[in-house]
Amino acid sequence: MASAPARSTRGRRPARPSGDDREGAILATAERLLGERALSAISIDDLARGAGISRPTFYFYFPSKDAVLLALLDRVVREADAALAAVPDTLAADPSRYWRECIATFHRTFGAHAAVTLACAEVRLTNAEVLALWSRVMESWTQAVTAAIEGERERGTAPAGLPARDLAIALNSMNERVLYSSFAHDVPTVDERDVVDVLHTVWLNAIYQTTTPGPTGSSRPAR
Amino acid sequence: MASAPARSTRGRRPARPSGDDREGAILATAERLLGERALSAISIDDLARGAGISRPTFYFYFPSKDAVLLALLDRVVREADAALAAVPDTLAADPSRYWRECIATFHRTFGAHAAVTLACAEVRLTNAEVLALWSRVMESWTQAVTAAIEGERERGTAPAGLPARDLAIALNSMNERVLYSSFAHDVPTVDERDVVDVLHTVWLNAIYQTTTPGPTGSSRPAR
DNA sequence: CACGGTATCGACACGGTGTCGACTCGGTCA
DNA sequence: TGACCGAGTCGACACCGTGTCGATACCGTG
Repeated sequence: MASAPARSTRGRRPARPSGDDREGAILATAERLLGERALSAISIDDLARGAGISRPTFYFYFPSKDAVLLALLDRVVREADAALAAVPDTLAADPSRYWRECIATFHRTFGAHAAVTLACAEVRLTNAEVLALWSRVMESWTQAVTAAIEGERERGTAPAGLPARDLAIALNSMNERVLYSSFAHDVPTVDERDVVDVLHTVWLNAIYQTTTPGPTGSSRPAR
Repeated sequence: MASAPARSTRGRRPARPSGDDREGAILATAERLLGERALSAISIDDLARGAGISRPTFYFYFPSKDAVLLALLDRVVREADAALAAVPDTLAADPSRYWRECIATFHRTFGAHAAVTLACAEVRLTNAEVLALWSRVMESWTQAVTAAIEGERERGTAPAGLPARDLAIALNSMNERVLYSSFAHDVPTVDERDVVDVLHTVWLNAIYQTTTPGPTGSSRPAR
């Protein structure tokens, strides 16, 4: 269930040699069609034909439609984790900037795969594997944020208050829902151009009770 | 599409006399079964048999499975609106208490119908009518919160900052997602006993930059 | 060239949805 | 009272998407 193996267990049977491009074609077709309509409106036949194979052959590569989405989500999550790891750790020098970069990174990465993100939200509620993967991801980000908040409190930059973990969960949940609405163009929604600003400001107030925390106070205030 | 008519348009055909109890039986069966499994795992046949009728007869009362959920959601939303209207307006005298009561009211009302709430989240992503109803509801709450925040700012209790509407959307979205996770027992999640406290504290910090706003400062601080 | 695994698909069984036409049954009116 | 009517009911059907099975074609290798 861990994210490490990624190929051997998940999806197709043993397999190895050429059929790899077919697998890629299925994934590409899925991401393309998800840009046009919801996953529930995409049949396995659509995916198969899009990849130039018949429906039974589809099952040679993936056990179900959901498994395709799971593979897609796995890719996006890896990408997000990598992008997040590349954010420079300016938490001590300029905390406002640090949090902003993290939020902007999420926005950028998931926004670049909005169709997959939205489809996962749809499937998560009925598919245990997608739910498990998403839970794992949320848990790891929650732990990172929890540790960062506790660090800021020990450093004296952030005041004591809510248990750091509860705060981290609430803020991460807010981001998830607000970014989702933004991608889906739900109403009501925050304009996509402002969404990072808005989330950033709420995070700062929730963690520091000010929008200009830290030694420098150099961070840009809310809008 | 407004919530007013509620009966004449939505769901069944003209109908009037006795079949009302059948309609009620279908709704009751739906809410009962939703307590056991997801909507996608409930067939129209299940609903029909639960109500003591055959599948074709089901269609005499509701045009689809989703329409049943829509009716259920409509009831819950009315209940929430009524409960919210009954919250005493202590915004001027004790803002902390006011916000807490609003959040607690949501938690109580939707928690009492957690199964319906969760099912709606599932269907909202594929059903335009449920999405529209939910959007309408979120929009009305957003407007109420926006007005309240603007009032607090004019009164001088809350500092200027983010556009009030953006803030209202972010906070409402956070509540939606966090309460959902709590009802669904997702992980990570905030313990159901603490969830109102956590949300309340984030709201206060986001709106006032303090957990003890207002003239009295009498509100209970975070945990 | 035969063998074995990869890759492919036609055909089937299954389950859920939605519709149609026929039937019952209680009330109404000539 | 008996023809009528519309609400309510359901059996049977057509349709569609899923998942499986068995047969086959297509390699690369000994």
